[in-house]
Amino acid sequence: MRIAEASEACGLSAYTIRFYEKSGMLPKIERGPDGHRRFTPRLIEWLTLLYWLRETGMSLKQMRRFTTLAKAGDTGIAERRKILADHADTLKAKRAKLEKCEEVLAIKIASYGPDTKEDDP
Amino acid sequence: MRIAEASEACGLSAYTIRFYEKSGMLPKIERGPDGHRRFTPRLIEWLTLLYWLRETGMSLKQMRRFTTLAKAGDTGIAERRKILADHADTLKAKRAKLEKCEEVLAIKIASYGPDTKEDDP
DNA sequence: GTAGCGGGTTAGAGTTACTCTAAGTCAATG
DNA sequence: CATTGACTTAGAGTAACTCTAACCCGCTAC
Repeated sequence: MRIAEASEACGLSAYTIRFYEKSGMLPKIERGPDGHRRFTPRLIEWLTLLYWLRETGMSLKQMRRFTTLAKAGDTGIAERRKILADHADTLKAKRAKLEKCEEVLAIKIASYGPDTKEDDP
Repeated sequence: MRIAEASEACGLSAYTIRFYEKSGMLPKIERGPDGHRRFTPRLIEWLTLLYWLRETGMSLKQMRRFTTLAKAGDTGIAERRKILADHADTLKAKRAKLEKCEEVLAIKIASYGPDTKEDDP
């Protein structure tokens, strides 16, 4: 699979995939005789997971750590699980924040009401 | 009110408040005779709204537009309401994405299960 | 056979939104 | 009167992309 298809499949742009590789957040990617990257289904799965992690705000540093552990094999599973569990917790907090903001917006929008005049700021 | 208190009250760091002022996203801030900014309750309210907007991912450009409209007074209310309503929509989408990611994480975590061995990446 | 197209490759510059540092001012306190 | 602590500024540094420039390679069309 070539990079355009991989990008399509995982949700990350080709730029980002190359950037992640440079930044050491991907396992070794094999190259064809023409020097082009060859994406396996397994790699696509990995990229897709990274897509979700970054899309929900995980730092590159954390993602790098996560990949390092995965490359190391079974020994890192406990820490990998912890990283994901911690991230799930921050997602819950983020969701709460979004809900809170939706409330704030609803109130603010209502204050501009159908015929109300506001005087911000 | 001085900047440290303002920061405390609105949730934005003092750095960020100064940066927002430089970037034209705040109404004119009065200065004391010592050259220090003086934060009124009205300004704090404004900063707090901006805090919520940026915390939930609104771009500076959009926030700048919003402030500009607010400075212009009543004429901009319709567009301001639209900006907030649109933002509320994107928040709903974001929330859905978070939920989806929480699912993905739950599945991945389960795959590392209490005694399962995985072989990523 | 070579001109051009559509993919890929790299290094490195540009962007966004902060975040921090350096160097300085001023008011109050020991 | 020196130090402390809070503020001021300009500008450097950072994270995470995002894009540009310059290039290579294989293919079809003339």
